[in-house]
Amino acid sequence: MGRVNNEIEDEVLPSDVSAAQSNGESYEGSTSVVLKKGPWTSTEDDILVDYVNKNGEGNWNAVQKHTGLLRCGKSCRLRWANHLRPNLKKGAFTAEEERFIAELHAKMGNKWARMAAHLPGRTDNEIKNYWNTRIKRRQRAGLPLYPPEVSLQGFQESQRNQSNGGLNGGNRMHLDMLQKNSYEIHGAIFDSLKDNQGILPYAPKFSDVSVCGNMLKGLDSSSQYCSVMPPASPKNKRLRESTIPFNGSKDKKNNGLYPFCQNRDNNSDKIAHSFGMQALLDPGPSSHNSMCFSHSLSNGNSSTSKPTFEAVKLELPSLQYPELHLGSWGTSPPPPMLESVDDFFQSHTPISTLESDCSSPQNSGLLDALLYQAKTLSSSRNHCSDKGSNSSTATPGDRGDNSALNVYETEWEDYADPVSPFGATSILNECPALIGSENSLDEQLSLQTFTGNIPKLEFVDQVWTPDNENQTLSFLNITRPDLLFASDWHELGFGHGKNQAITTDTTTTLLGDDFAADHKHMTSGTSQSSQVWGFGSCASAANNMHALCHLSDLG
DNA sequence: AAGCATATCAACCGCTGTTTA
DNA sequence: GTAAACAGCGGTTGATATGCT
Repeated sequence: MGRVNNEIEDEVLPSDVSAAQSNGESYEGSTSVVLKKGPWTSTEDDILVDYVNKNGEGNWNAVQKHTGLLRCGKSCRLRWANHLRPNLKKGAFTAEEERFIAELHAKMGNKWARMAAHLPGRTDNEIKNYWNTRIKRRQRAGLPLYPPEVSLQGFQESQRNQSNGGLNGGNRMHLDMLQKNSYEIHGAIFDSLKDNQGILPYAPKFSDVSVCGNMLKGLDSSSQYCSVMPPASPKNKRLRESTIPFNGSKDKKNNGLYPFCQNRDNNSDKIAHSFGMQALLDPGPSSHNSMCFSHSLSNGNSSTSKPTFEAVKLELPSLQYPELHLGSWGTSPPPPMLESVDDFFQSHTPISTLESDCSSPQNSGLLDALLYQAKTLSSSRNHCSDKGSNSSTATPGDRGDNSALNVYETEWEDYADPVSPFGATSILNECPALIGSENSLDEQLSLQTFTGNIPKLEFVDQVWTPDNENQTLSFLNITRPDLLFASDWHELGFGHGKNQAITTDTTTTLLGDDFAADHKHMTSGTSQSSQVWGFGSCASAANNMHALCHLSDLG
């Protein structure tokens, strides 16, 4: 945009490089030729176009030699491809193109060049810029990344592919994404959960939390594969002006992003952020002194301990916000913000007894989430009316003591499909009390939608039938259809009972040889890998969570 | 109107895979 | 078989435009 203005300076071969550099242009090159960098001038464009017309594309390094154009071959290629070649379509993407891009991205991931090949006249750079911008926007709004139809389509394809068995081309693409464009999962968690299935009947339920938030390695806000982008930090003006009692610190350093623990590090922030818990958990200054829901990071150990084998990359479903805006692709108002979890926890069962059980510095987010899930499972039954009295909170729980969990478990078994582990039973879904009550008009509308979903907090209590499939799907928020392409979450160890069988063959088929090798490694020595990965305490955390549920039930 | 934050776009950088000598 | 050159890709950066307070 702005650089086009530099076309005023139409010197292709500035006689005095140093003078040109003083004008903001830069040059680089070998000792013999100083190559120009920065915006292209129209004269340079003419030279390049002329050259390509005569000699065709390719051999870009020859451009400089034959024309004297002081541009490196890469720069020439880029300029030609992105701006000069004929049949380039300029201007904003049409709605159809946008939708197509979403579809393509769902299938391909960040394969911009491949995507561009499907969009005549569009360049990979254009698509990339568009997508990244869109990511930011939707992340800020906490909206799903993909339009629901794309998600559903992908989901259906996945189901189809799975029922057909093996990998067809479509699955190959998914696999490609899985391997290259996804969060990395610390594989050891599979062991931790699997090995505890006997004593941790609810492990699968938490797998959405576990997988989404905490076995993730190298997460950051730029991760684009979180199916629902977590709301961005309150740094955003629009969030700032929100009437939500965010108490957000204006300290940019902190950004008010410390969800659980006072002794947190960047990783926990990242985890929480990538987890979709950032806004959810943002406690604000007033709550920083509240109970520290930390079990792991307080030992000050570095969280950067590296695994001894390469992490497995998997496409991960994120923490799923309730789908507020299905069908409002790209135009939805931001979702309601949420009350501090610290506050929420504080108002409920103390959990300090859990802190000592998890010493791993790496799994903070995981355990936080696990514990949180446990808390909310219990709280949603026992305490929902406490905190949520000023919201349209429906109290889900006047059922029998174990009904929720039992049904949950039954649900898991009955609906042993790829969606359930990461679907509608999100943290938020189970915790209506977290919903703020003071919102702008738009937000209130969203909130109504949000709270309107609250009966679906009992999703786990619903019997899965074809009739309610569609309805439930709308809450599943399947925004990365590729995530869902198999029941491998079960097979990888998140299942239990009859579904827990793990076969290397299946793993290999679904995730490739690398993963299978890693998986073998993992399963060959659970305790070792757990220690190596710093997840040794996951099991105990999960057990604690289980126990916590019962404690809460009893209490 | 000023200041700030965000959006947009073009271009660069580093890496990887392929081709060629 | 190996190294260099080349081509391409994806991530990132930086400048400007735009919008909001």
